Amino acid sequence: MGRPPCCDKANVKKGPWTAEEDAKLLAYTSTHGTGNWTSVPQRAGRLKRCGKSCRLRYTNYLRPNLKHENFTQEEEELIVTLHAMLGSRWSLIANQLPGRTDNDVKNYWNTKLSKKLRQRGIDPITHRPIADLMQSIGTLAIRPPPAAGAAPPPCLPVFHDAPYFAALQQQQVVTHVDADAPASPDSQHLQLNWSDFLADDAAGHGADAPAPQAALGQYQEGSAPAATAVVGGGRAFGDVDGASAGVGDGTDDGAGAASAFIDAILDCDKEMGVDQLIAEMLADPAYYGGGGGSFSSELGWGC
DNA sequence: AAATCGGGCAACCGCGCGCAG
DNA sequence: CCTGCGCGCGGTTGCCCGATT
Repeated sequence: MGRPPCCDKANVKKGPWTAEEDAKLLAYTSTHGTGNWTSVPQRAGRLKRCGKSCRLRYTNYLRPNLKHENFTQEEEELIVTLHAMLGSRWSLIANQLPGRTDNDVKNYWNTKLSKKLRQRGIDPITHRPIADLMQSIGTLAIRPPPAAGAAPPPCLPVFHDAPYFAALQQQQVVTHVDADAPASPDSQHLQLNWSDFLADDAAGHGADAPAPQAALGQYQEGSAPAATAVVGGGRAFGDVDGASAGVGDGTDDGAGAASAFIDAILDCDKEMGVDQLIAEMLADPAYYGGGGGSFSSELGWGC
């Protein structure tokens, strides 16, 4: 029944790779390619490594055309922008950064960019000013308790609560941070409204931020199921609790908007490829600033 | 000069999905 | 149809090294 085990787990080496192991793996992949990783350890000179470990080592370190130098200012901006759009989908973000791996991007975000955002008073998970976030949570906290005999509150009352999404719609998502600006939530960051991702609002907001609605709205209209209770609905906000339950009963506009946003992204993956979509969005100067470096000059990123 | 601390990064872990057997 | 592996992915851990005391 099924396939045989991929490797003898009791006889595989763990820990840092040696130069000799790297050389064996590189020699093999350069002549045979990277298909069927389970057979690579044996074929590449009896490496005592699991095929999975070989794949990781190759994709994160040995693969040709990888960049090993520091991230550039443009790359930083792109990561922040894409994280605001996609959340922690590192592989998709890395696809937009030639020569960078998802592990590179993830590490850079966790060690540098998230801290930089926090220092500027911006929540790196929601990309919203922290002050606004606290205000929203505070507003929700003073809601009256449920009536006696009423159903117990949902397990995730804050980030998956319909009023929270409704409040969130009124808030703004910060996709860029000015490295030297004072840490003020009112600073002049480029911002997106969650309502920008509502299909119903697409026409009305076209002049403000045309690219995201134009790209995502078509999927909502054409294929995204309406207001489904998507597991990972919180992903749009960075998967806050990691236990992503549904976003409610699906009847709330705010929850539906968040779900539709995620659905739109997933449908993009399936129907046209997310790379193409992101490329279109980023190519629009009104959204990302194109290659003109407008954000760098206007916002003083990293200056 | 030695000890401690903290940041950065490579690698591992565990999960979900698709598919081979 | 069922089982379990291959693969890809995101989250987490642990080690190394430079900075600080």
